Amino acid sequence: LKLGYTPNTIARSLVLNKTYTIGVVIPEISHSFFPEAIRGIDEVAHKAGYHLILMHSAENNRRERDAIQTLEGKRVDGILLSASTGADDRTYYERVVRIGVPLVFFDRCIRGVGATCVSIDDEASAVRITEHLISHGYTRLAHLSGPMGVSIGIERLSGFREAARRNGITVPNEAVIESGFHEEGGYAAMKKALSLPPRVRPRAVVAVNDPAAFGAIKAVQDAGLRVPDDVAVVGFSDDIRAPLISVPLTTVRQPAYQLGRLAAQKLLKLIEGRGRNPEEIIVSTEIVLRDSCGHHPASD
Amino acid sequence: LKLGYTPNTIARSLVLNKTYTIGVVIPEISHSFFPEAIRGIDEVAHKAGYHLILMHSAENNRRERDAIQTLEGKRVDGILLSASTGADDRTYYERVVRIGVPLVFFDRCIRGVGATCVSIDDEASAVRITEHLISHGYTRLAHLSGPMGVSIGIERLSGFREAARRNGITVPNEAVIESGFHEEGGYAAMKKALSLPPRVRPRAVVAVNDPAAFGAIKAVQDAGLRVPDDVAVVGFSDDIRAPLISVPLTTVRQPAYQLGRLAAQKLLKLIEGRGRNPEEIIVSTEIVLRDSCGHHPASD
DNA sequence: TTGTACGCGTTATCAA
DNA sequence: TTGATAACGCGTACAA
Repeated sequence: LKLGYTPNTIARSLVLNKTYTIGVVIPEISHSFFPEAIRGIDEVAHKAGYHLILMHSAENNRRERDAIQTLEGKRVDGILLSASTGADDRTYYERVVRIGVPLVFFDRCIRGVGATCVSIDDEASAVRITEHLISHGYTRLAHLSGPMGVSIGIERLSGFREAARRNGITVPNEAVIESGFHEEGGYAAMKKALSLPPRVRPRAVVAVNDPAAFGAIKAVQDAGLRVPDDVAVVGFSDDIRAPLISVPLTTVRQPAYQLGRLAAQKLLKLIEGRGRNPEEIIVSTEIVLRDSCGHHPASD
Repeated sequence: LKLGYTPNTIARSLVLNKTYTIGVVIPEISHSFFPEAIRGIDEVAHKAGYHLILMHSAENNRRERDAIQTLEGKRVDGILLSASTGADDRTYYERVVRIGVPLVFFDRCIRGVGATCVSIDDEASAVRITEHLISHGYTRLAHLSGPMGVSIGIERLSGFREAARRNGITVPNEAVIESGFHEEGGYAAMKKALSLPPRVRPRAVVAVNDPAAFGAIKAVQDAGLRVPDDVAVVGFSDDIRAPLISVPLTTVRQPAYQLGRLAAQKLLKLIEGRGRNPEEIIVSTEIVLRDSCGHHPASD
């Protein structure tokens, strides 16, 4: 079969009812987390002879639904999905698992639809980084939160609250501000936080992710204040830019590549029939201490 | 057709001989250029009803060849490809165009195989940024080059040489050092440059891309020298990190998103039969002046 | 071993 | 208009 002729995989797929293709749906492509995750996914998929079809939902619910539809039509062997914001309607996720197409969420999960979820322990990580702030004497805390329709939005907020509760700190409602996942949202949310009355104006802020934290830092600086002296800021992801910005960012390192690998491995297991049941796969994180939280690693 | 049943696209593709799928082959996924380019590609592909299958060649020639083979087998309607390093064997590119599968290169092109190429004007851009250095009085120049098997490697070197020639500057052979496209390579190459005898030791360095420039800056600093006071460094890409590193990097901005859009638009034209002939599509660049070249934008 | 007919799920064609 | 049927290119099962 060396001759100038390439066998038609799609005819093959039709008869075998197998495409050796997995669909990957992501809400974002430029945030460095996702390229890294894709690299991990591709790594294990490629070794197992599978290929990736990439769908970019662009944080758009409708596009996400269409993407799933398209992937079903293309008869992918399985789907890897990181949920876009505002996923109010879960029926189409449920339909995917009902139809029997293996589905695993990564990073941004939808619970209760019977699919596996591969993520960090968002709540526990949020507790840890918040307690780190508290242990450094901060008591006026705020959270720049993600959308409440997405697992990481809910769970990071919940961890933040839990840490406060455990340490007897009350968090006023105005101190939880939805910022979304981007720099602009972080900037706007921080501005709002800074305009709070002095009694509740935060001295330390936990942002839902690094881009939001970048925006928050900028807002602090634009207000003529300093990070961390006036306001401490921490994030989530360990974005590629986190160590490089004017005030290097303390953050929770999220092992994107590893997350991608694990998600793909679990999906392949499902596809190949071993391990039928959904799981919760948690990968551990570490806090990366830099300057933005008022703790100087060098002084340790 | 609202009922619980998804039409089988692949059977459809088989009879129509059309998949509404385009293959995207990239050598790298983490370098911020490619995610941005993919975003541009997806933007126009999505609007036209096409989907992306993503192949990561990981700078590996064999994987790139396999990727093309796979895409042919999957009967994609067209291929978008950015060549991996060391593409010594062009026969498989030629076969793609001979078979009649629309092929367009983006960023890293292979010339002379009859395919369209969408890229920046690498040579002219290299001339401009090199002349910028020269106009600031630098005469001992070096180039950290990309691999010579890849268009951007060849052309950026060629532009560097041309700028020197035009200005009556001789570039010794030892001052052109292959660094490859990564930070580590840039670091090693710069170390080599610094160990050159004083007469030829460079005062200004043009790196083939930003990651290589990052490595070079680190090497300069690790040698106890300063950028730009002792050695000026410039890059190519305007990587997301370029403005953030310790010495903000002067670089050639490469409009990745726009490049992706144009490549996808041309490919769709080829697929849909309008515009049969290969083209050279050049998108213009601009030099982004920052601190690493000894020119302080604020002082303009 | 080598070969031939059928089926996979769709669209297209042609007859009714 | 509607409905039956061939064809897309490959696996497979069965026959020779």
